[in-house]
Amino acid sequence: MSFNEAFKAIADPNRRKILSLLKKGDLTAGEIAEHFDMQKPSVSHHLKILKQADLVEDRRVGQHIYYSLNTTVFQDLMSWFYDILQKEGDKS
Amino acid sequence: MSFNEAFKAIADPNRRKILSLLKKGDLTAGEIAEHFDMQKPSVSHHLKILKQADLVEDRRVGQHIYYSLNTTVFQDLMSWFYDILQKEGDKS
DNA sequence: TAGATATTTAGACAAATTTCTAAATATCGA
DNA sequence: TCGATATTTAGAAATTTGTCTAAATATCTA
Repeated sequence: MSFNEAFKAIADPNRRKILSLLKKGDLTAGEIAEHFDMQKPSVSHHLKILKQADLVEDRRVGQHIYYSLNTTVFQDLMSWFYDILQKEGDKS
Repeated sequence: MSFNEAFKAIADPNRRKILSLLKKGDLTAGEIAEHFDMQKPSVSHHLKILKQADLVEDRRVGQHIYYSLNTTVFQDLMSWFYDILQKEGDKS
């Protein structure tokens, strides 16, 4: 069910930026927010959407909540691209 | 400029379906519309968005307008995924 | 040129999205 | 337990998106 959700999640440039930041290592919500001009609740909202799409995971450590990439769904998205690019496929 | 536009374009399931249909061969706007429950102007709207994102090209042949995949931008999108998946990258 | 077919454009409208501020929740440290 | 810090939740407002109907444009054929 999160295939479509994931495509929608990565459609937003702020969320793609979050994913790029996490590529380099896990970050807390606050650290992520420092990279944006938005208010923290807005960043939190984007994190929620990424989480619902299974693109990131979160874990609490004391007062902080750490976010990290969950790469498994990326594989599925990549597969869709592969399928489009290789002619003579048969996925509907 | 069409990198973000392309990500937005593929966020819609109807548009992804159009791209999948075109994978098998070029189709006219009317043939594409036959695969959907939407009215033709709505399909035309989706085609316009795909065209603006450089994901498809169109050419008129008599009364018909044929649509075909333009795979060059797909490569760019794929690159973004690759970049996320391989750790230790340095794209911001 | 007139009528038929194929497609797009224009404009309206409802639903979804993005952002904000204010308030709530969770944890830490004294 | 209280106050400070970190983060999310709630709810409102503005913008964007997806769809529709009606009308316009382009091409073909008789």
